[in-house]
Amino acid sequence: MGDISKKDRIITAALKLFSENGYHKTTVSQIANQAEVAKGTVYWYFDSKKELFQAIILTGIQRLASKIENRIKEEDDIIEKIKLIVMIYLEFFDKGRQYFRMFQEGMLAVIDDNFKNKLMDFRTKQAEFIAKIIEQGKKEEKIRLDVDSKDMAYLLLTMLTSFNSHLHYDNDFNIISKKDTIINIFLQGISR
Amino acid sequence: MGDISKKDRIITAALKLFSENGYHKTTVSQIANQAEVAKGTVYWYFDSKKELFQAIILTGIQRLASKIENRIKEEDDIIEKIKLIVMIYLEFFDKGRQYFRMFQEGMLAVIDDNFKNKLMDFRTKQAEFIAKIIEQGKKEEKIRLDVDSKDMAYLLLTMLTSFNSHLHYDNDFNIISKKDTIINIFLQGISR
Amino acid sequence: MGDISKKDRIITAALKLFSENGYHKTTVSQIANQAEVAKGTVYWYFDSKKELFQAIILTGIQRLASKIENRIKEEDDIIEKIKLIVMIYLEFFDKGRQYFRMFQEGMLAVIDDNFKNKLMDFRTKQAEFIAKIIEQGKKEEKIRLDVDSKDMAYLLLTMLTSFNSHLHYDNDFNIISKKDTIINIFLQGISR
Amino acid sequence: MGDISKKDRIITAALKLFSENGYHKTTVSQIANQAEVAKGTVYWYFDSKKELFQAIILTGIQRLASKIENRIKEEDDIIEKIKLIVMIYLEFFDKGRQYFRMFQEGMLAVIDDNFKNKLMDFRTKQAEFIAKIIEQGKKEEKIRLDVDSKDMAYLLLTMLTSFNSHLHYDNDFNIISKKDTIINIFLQGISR
DNA sequence: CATGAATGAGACTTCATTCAT
DNA sequence: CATGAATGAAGTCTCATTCAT
Repeated sequence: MGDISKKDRIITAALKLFSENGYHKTTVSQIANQAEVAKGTVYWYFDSKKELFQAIILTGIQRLASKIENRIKEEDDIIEKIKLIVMIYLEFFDKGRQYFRMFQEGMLAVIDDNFKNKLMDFRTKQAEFIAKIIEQGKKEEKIRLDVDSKDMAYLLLTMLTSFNSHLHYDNDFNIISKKDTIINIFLQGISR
Repeated sequence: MGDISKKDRIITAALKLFSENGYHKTTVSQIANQAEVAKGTVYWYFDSKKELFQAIILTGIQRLASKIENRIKEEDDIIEKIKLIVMIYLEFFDKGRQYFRMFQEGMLAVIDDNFKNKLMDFRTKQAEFIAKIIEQGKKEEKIRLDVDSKDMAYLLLTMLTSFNSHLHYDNDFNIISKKDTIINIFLQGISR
Repeated sequence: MGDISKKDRIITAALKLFSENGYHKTTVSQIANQAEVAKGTVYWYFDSKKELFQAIILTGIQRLASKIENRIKEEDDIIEKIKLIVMIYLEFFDKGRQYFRMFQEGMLAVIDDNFKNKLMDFRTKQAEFIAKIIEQGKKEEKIRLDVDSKDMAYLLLTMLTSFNSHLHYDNDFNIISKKDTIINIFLQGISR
Repeated sequence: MGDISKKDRIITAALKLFSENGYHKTTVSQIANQAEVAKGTVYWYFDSKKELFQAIILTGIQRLASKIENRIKEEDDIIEKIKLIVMIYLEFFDKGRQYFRMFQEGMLAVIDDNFKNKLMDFRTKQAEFIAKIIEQGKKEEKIRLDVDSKDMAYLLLTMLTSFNSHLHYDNDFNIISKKDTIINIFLQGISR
């Protein structure tokens, strides 16, 4: 049938509810309701609430990663590449505000070694990806040489992933509207 | 007696447990146990688990604020003042790693309008405090004039408060050891 | 299976315990125990202890109502109809002594607008039902005309529903054994 | 001092709160607050919440009894005496609506053999008191002889004490406004 | 695959009562 | 007499998870 699979309906429902109300305030019943499946069905596709949550996080992160890699190819200039990364992250956070809100709240409840490793893997790959770009920038003499590329990459990544933190509590601080200031300051900071 | 008051014992115990295990995994029974008081005693001093949590957050924030204001007075040079702010924040996060871990996880469960307002008040005051310093830096021609002081202040504040976010999940990324890089990049970014 | 449904077992258990020990002294655990179901099962069928109580009251009231309406049809004589109503009520109270004991004790804890309305509806319908009979009695010149039918109906209803009040505290006063006296006095009072 | 004694303040506060919110919803803390004494003070004057409640009930009942006995003396005519009793009861209930609401709700929580006996004593005395009046009415040939005086007395008493039951749940049924109907029906019923 | 009734451990909270001061 | 901090038993309710159908 042209029906959306029940598994997909569950994921969509869970994403909506987790991000609106957080991991702890969301119950499996609510998810099942919203997805219009029986509670047991949720457990057919996912071993536990925790695993469902982890799956959603991982999916989101992978989407972000591939979006960045695809769009970055189309740009040649190193500085523009960095601008692009910053923008994609910021946009992603802005659109996925709720998405990352849930990330922070649920993490502690959900984390285990296996999941931690997956996150670290992703992070490491992202950092290496950015570090290569910065390295290239150094070769092109557009970025100053006195800072370690990997350090810079991690710093940028940390800044970006963490910027989102306060979006939730601080509605007045609109990151997107300030994105030029952010890019401006960061770039001036790393440029020769 | 030289005894520590029971209220203090409760706060200490709660801080320890909340920060080690998060808001949701910590039970009021555990707190009472750890503090060596009866469960009811917790409720004599705090109306609810939520209120206890809020009280701890607020106390921590206020301590940070007064530490900054006191130490900043002793420094004259504008650039050094900014460096100091960055350092105090980073040190605070590093020492209070657990402290802020609990902050993020518990927030969603605990937030209400009253509490939100208190947090906003704190943030606004901090931003104004930093903005004044930057303004002074502009007068002294040490900081570029083309960016709004308040924007810059908020940006710095957001960067700082949010940097802490990933400390928890990313044990390899030691912020303190990178603090010079951070300060360096930020300052080059905002200097003329 | 010939099994009684768990919901019914819960209701039966609750009725027994509420009426024996009152609303407040009865715990949900006791009810679950008595019904031989898990505590959670009680909450699967009823949202709260309060709602379970309300359901039981309402069920009882409805049974009384339909019993009266069915039996009254079989009787033609107006005076006999009234006698019958009085008797059914008194019998109901006597058999359901405990039933109404619980009614009084739990009421204050359980009452809310919605529930109040349901009770009022029932009462209004009963009064109208009785008023019609009295009205008919007037036409047949068996009942005196100088008292309002509805007033009389309400008075009878109030007398009847409230007679039960003191059964609990006054074991010596056996209503059933006095029912002829009661009917006698009431009827002679309202007869021409 | 011209001060009202603390004991009296406690009783007044308890009466107010018990009758407004019922026995179970009233806490000892609330009573202490309302009376402006410390919680411990309540326990200096009363061994328990239960005993405080019993004391209040007993006081109220005694007041009703003496009011009736005093006023009845002033009336000579037997029929008028009975009317008076009915009226005093109904008025008492009407004024003390809340008072008796609390009576019903708290009773089950508070009853013990000792207390039960005290209530029975009161009831017996009241019944005997009324029975004597009826007996006198028989002698004066104003009341029919075919019903036992004590039965009649108990019936009247039960009717009266129980009429109050539904005042609480049925605000539309104003007993006082119907008191003539009640007296009328009762009296005509028992008169020759 | 799918359902949803059933489970039960455990969480938060209340509050009558006590007792050292 | 009076206080109020402290106690802890007990109660209501939630919800992730299971399993017979």
